[in-house]
Amino acid sequence: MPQAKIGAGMAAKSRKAGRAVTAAQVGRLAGVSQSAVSRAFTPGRSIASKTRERILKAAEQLGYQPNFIARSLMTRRSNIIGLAVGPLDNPFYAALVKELAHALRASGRHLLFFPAASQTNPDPAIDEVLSYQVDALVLASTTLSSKLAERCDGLGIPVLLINRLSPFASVSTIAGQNRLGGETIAHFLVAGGHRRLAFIAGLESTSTSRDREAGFVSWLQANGMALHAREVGNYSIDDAARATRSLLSRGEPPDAIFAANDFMAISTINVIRKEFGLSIPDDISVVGFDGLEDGLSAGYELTSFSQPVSGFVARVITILDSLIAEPAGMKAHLEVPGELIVGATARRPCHGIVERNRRLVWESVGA
Amino acid sequence: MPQAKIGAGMAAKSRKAGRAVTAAQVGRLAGVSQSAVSRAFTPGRSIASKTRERILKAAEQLGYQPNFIARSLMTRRSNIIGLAVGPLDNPFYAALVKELAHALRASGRHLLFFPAASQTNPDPAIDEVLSYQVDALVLASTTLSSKLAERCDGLGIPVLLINRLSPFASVSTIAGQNRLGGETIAHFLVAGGHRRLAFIAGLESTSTSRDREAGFVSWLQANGMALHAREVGNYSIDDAARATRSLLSRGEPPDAIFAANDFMAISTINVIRKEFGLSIPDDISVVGFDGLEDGLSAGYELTSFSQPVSGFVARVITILDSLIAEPAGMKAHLEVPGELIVGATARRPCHGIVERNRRLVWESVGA
DNA sequence: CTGAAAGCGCTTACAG
DNA sequence: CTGAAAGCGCTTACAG
Repeated sequence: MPQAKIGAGMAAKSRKAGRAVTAAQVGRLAGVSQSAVSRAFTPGRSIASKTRERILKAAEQLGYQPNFIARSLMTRRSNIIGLAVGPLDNPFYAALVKELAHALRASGRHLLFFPAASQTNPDPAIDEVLSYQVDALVLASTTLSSKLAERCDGLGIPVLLINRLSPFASVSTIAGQNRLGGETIAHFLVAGGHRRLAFIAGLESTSTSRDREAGFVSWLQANGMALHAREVGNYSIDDAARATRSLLSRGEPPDAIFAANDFMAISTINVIRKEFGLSIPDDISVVGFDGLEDGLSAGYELTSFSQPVSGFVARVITILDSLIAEPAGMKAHLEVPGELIVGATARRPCHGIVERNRRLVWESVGA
Repeated sequence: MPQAKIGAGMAAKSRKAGRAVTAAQVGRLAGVSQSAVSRAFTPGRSIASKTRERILKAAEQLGYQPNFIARSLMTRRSNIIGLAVGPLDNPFYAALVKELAHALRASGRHLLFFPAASQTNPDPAIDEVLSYQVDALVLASTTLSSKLAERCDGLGIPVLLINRLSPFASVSTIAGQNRLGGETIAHFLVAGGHRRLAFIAGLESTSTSRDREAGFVSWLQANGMALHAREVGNYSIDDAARATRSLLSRGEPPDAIFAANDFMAISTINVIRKEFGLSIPDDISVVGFDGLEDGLSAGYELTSFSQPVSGFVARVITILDSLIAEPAGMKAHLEVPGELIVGATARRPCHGIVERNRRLVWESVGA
């Protein structure tokens, strides 16, 4: 029987403020060693169930909670995932962060935020990332410097790029169907009777914008058409607005605009309606990319090629589980399938529109 | 002179993958003790500048980065701030997270994300929060259970509530001018000629919604008027849409709606325009609360009482600095001043509109 | 099944 | 200014 019954009740109150209860204290109260306490809190360790019960009771009494920080020093596993995400004002990334944090709970992991190092450099600061012993680093909409890639690789920290390609072999990637999406949108618009198709690019340096454009343009070319006009919106509200003004001020304005993401598409729509007084989709069609389901953008009923956030999250978890288990394992390059969500901002083709999961989607038939 | 010149160049490559360089290794290379290395990386510690230079060079060579996790075990300071934020789809909170993360960089602190414990319980899980040794806990749009409040207080972990009041004395709070905002909006709408004022509440359990409503209603009463109608939108897009439909389907619909935040106001506007075909502000006015400056909501040009995110962030930093320095210090209850931003969604009064910081704001004169 | 001891990578009095 | 030693709160072989 434990001889340390003395002061059990008052222990919780009498302990110094600012100092958490330790495993040793719990052990003393339960009459066991610190090791036993550790075992009681580690699933799958051999411990007599009676002992464990006693320990758990003592822990409960003292308000003990294992110190993860101390634990990680021995286990070399912090259960912390570093996350660098730039444009949190873009609902796609906001949703990604939220859902990812939820999904990670199942495996007891948490997200540590690394903001951009500076205005000009969207990457997180290297030293900061390395100083916290993150189990993995997820970069969403951020480029990866060779230095950071190399050092993470050297330390066995898995790096996961979302919506970015990487020249580094040591990095896993997850992306939507950027090229296919671009192609599908071109096909959809032409099938809907449009002939003067324009593109508003995102950041020129990003593979997302480049791939979406490549798909869009190559489909047109393969079908004997050419891109009617092109502007750059830098994935920004203001730049997209400027790009739109420029497109509509041309001698021959486009009859359809593909904006490289929903965030810009909404800005484009606002300008078209308010500054030019045109009607969508009667006068001009607008298609975006992301397929945001709810939130503020829902009111726009955008026609858009989707990148389901849940698909990204599921793949992040998959990769994390496998890479953390086997850091030297194969790097994965996964694709998240999307589809063309038929909203109210683009004229529709006569054929190919079906309902799926309560949304209208377009099934292109043949090239 | 250091005798450990051997293998300096290859050290970075030959070290085991998955194992970071330690202070001891750096010390060996620089020919000093581990303590000296520690001092070299701690600003303000006494160390000969030559020694420090040598150490820094060795560290650079090996790619050494102090392990913050290990450090925190001794310093009892993790430089990690726990953050629980519910509705990241609400741009106000998304902006808050982003700007807060940036502001914390200056003091070398980082945000660790704690998602809601479950669908029904918006609070973060207590054990998770306590297991990471966070220096402080910021709760944005999340209630605080008495258990969590009590334990954080016992452990000397400062708790900071954003946009929530708390019955617990041990907690600091930061909030916008909810009551004043409600009053100002009522005054503004009446001055603009409206007579049938309706309110769409947020979550009934929140002090933000209650205070905004209290201000709104009390101003009306003080001026011999009464609230025309009231619905609940629960700070949700869908519920706000339902609330709007209900308001507009009344025998005598309102001529102005105050939605308890911008997020709902936008949903309200969408329903009014699209489902009822009414014109804003000619047929009906809509006012929100938050004063979101950019992002997706910018296109709506909402009339709204502002809660500047920068004001919240600055106060979080202030409180954190003082509380972390002196955990037992006074709890603060700060208010972030806002103003009525005059947008395009509500008919304007003839008087009192001035330009400030490139935005039109309304200066109410007298009650 | 259980405990004593060593160790994770750091910081911090304490001597020198 | 510098180093040896103890310690932060845990986990993990190693004996028993």
